[in-house]
Amino acid sequence: MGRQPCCDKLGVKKGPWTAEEDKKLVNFILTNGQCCWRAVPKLAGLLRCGKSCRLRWTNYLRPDLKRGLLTEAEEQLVIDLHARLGNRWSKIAARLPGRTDNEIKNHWNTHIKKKLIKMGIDPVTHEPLNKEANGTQQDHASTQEDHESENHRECTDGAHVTTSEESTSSLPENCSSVDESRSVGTSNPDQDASLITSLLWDDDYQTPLPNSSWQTPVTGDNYSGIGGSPLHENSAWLSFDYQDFGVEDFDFSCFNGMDMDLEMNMNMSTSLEIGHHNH
DNA sequence: AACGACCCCAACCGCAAACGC
DNA sequence: TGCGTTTGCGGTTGGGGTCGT
Repeated sequence: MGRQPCCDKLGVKKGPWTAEEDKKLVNFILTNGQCCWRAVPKLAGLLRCGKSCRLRWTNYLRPDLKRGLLTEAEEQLVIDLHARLGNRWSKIAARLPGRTDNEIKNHWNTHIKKKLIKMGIDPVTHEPLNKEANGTQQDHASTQEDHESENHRECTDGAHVTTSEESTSSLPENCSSVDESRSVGTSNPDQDASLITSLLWDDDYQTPLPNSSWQTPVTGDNYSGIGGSPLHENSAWLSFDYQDFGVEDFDFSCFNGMDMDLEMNMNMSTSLEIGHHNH
């Protein structure tokens, strides 16, 4: 028998989300939490399929999302993880708090891939594109690609060793949390870097997934551990929704520790519609 | 100013795994 | 255990924006 479509094609809206749809979805999830996605559109009054709602929420509306380009350190982490995991974007994203698999996948395809090719590295295998060309290309990279090659030293086993600059000043949040939770940190930057790299592959250590925090009401502690204070930097847009909906429309009680952040955002009252600037 | 080429990213599609009965 | 349903994942696409001519 044929596969059932994820949603009835008739009467289901597709394409870019409107501000109104976003409001409905955010309002619904903040009030009810994430439940059966298939039922969400009906309950939230949306003419979308559940799949579309889930995607919109996880990739765009989740308040804990970071925005903007990946930092150098994040980019390098993605490269490292990709070398180990391949195109398992969700696994990679799980180790970059506040980033989505879609975002990382897009960034990989539009930026990192090209960068690696320019550096003479095969983005699929992470091996030199070819031995001969590699020598000249790497020279080329070192002069042409700013100082990227200096910041992206590769180990013989393919694992990356960050420079001391990276490891001290621009490590992704999950790395710093590793340092804190495991008391990792030496006076030797290279040692730090290799420790971090090894910890990344310690299955016992799992970066708390932003998404998991949203499955259930979160605590302030939870959020303090996710990329610093994501709401401050990246979710100011929620304030516009909040204002537009009216205070009574939202039930923020589930956020507990996030109240402060939200309050601050509300006070900003700048009607930021960052989420729709692109539309 | 107009046009085309290119870039970027949000969103869609289809498949497979996970889940529940 | 088998089957239907739901969810998650990765590849791909379409359209808006930007840049170069």
